[in-house]
Amino acid sequence: MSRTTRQRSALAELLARTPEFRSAQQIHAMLGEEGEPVSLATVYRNLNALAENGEVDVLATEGGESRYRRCVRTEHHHHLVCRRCGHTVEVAETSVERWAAQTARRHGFSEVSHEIELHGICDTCRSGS
Amino acid sequence: MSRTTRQRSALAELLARTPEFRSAQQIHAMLGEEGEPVSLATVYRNLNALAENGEVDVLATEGGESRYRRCVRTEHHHHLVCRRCGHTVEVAETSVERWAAQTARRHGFSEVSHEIELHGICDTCRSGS
DNA sequence: TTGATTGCAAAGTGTTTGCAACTAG
DNA sequence: CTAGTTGCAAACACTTTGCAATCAA
Repeated sequence: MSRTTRQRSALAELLARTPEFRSAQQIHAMLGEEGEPVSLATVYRNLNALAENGEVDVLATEGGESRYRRCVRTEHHHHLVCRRCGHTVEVAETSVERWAAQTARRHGFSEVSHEIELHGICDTCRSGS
Repeated sequence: MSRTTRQRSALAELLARTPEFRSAQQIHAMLGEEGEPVSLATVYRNLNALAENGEVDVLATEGGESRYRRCVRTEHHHHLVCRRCGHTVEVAETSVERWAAQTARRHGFSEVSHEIELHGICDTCRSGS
């Protein structure tokens, strides 16, 4: 019921080494550049399947676009992104996780997940320009 | 530079008495049913203007659809959203703000802003199904 | 062989935009 | 009067789907 195709392997391989969220379109482009062309429709079909299976996380963006990332079950972390150059630092914090869980419980919510993104201007950009 | 039109008043009035997030399409339909027809384009244009002005909150949903609601709190706050029904609670927390600022500084970032969204299943939905 | 999977192009979303007509101030 | 607004329809961006060709098992 589930076959191993070139397209699927290429997608899985790309996701495996991409820690950040990427849109389906970005993934489609990246695969093409790497000489592993996969049609956009197939990218969508497989990402949706993976998402349903809980193997990738999906994030809705303001632009009405979905972004996908392999599910990192082990260590949860967040991103600190430079507005200007895109430089990204991964930060892990347990106090926030605890706050999120508590807040949710206090309001009667269960199965809580949270997305946090910090944006700023990094050191280099501030001195540089 | 900003005029008071029938359409704008109708929209403002509707938002004023609607506490939950609604999509632009829903708002468009509601206005029509109330005998205050406003074109979809105008609904979008005005909602975007209000959002830019900080008078309504915008929320991106999984379906790639934006939902709007009049801004209740004036202070900075975050959202706790039910994945299933969209029921939303606004939460304010200072500890997180502090954490964000500290973390950013520690990594040499300045002018930091942060976006946080909590997602879960609300009480009603859990008991319901 | 044969049913799952793919690519293509067409169709579907939700949202934005160009433009002529309209209207509040 | 006249610049801000509106409605319409066309344009957009992202995503899904029908279908015939392809390919893993």
